Amino acid sequence: MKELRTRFAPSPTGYLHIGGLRTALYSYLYAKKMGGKLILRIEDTDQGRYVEGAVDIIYRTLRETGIMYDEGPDVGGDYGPYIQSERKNEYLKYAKQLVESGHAYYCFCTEERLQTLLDENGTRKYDKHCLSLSKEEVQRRLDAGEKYVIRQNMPTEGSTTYHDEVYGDITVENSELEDQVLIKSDGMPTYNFANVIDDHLMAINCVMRGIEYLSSTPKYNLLYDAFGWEKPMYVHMPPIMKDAQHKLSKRNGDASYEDLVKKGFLKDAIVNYIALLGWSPKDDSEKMSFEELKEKFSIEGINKSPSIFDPVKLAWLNSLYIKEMPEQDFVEYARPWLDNSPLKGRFDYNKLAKLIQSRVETFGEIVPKLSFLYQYEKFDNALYFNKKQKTDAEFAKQVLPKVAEKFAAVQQWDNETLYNALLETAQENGWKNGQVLWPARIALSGLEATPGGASEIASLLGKEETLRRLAVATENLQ
RNA sequence: GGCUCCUUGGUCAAGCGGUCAAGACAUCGCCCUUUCACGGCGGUAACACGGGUUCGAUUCCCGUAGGAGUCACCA
Repeated sequence: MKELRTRFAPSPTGYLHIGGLRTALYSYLYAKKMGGKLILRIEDTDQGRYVEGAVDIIYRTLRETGIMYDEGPDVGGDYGPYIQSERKNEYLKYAKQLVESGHAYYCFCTEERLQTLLDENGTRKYDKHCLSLSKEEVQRRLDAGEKYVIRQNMPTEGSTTYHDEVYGDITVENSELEDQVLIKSDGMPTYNFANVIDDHLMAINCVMRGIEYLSSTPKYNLLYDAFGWEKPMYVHMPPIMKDAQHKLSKRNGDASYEDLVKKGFLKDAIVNYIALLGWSPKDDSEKMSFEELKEKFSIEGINKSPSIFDPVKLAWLNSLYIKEMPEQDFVEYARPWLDNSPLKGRFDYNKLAKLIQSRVETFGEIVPKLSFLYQYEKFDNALYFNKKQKTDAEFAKQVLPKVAEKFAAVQQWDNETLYNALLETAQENGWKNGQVLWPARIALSGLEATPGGASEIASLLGKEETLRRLAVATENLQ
């Protein structure tokens, strides 16, 4: 059995979108599963679309997510160069070889003439107009320096069938295939052509890519046949959708990998979630480490139908990863968000972490959830009402001064002491615990729901601020 | 529009001729509890439709409908 060689071949258009990342992930997982190699190749044959820095984003994202390719522009390998624009001199000679064998031909048709071929749907199929040009005629026009492209000469009859590992046998009538351009008038190969040449030259025997190539694969195979090359196995993957009708795409403002990271999603959670979109393991696991993914991945588990990206489930998975982080890691990871807020320098991050770690699904939620610590605004006294705890504003009027009194006497300002102080307050006055705890928490936060209870909030706020808030709250009750 | 592909709860997704049609997210309820969250327990909720084939179809075949992809000197 030959070593499996698969590749990830993105074009540097500015970012790595979620779909692309998943393709890379599956390619990597499958390659590793099979003991094979993953090759990274940059497809930049369209200089018009080249975006500065895009290649670095690709390298960085792949590295960050653990998708370590074995060969590529920045890691080297025996089949380089791995950037298509650096291979541009290769392609023309292969195209000429095809012209020689009759599988391709020169075409001098102008844009205007091509326009006349358009049908009522705005689509067209090239009419092989230049195929009939004599060899001499072609040479004459070439010598005259006329602009030309080289087109693939498709068979007009019969059909082409190939096997896809996830979709099964796909058959296309050859008459449906257009004589696609192989070499553009600027001398550069089209993606379609470069792709085949490079895959062969790099000994790629497994092609994994998005479903958008499913119906054009016969064209590639015809090229392999024309050269007499061995065809790779194909694995096409369903798209990741934003909703039932729209694909997830950066152009529509949908989140890219980097955006998700900025919102406070952990890379492990993102990778884990993306792996689950369009694939599922035999044993139904959901939360899986990268190692487990490598172990469990299989082509059979790939789904045929599109799947919708669900940020809610991603958030849930993310929360699982957050909860299992050691507290110190959580603090370090959260630091940038904390440092960027009014919380900076005013609170002990470790204490905040204790409060918030289990209550947050993404790091982006931390600051908003804690904003009450630096923001205390007048609130509706109706909040004091709680049926179960049997409290309301009237009742709070009695409770708050007692709490303030008790707190004022507290020497050791920590959660435990404060909590006991609250319980004592209840006891001494013949109240139920909840009748003290609820109003105290409301008075200190002004919020119906908070991370942590009254004593925890008080301990964070500090004695001065706690007493101040209690006073203000009491005042507002009059 | 032609061609190719897809169609199980709101979402992800098992299933590959005989199941009371898994599981997860979300949602709802209960328990735990100093609110919230976590955690535990439980509920609601699906085979797009119509024909076949078969003793028996979610599973196979054919239509219909809906959706996606593709039809570039873009990748």
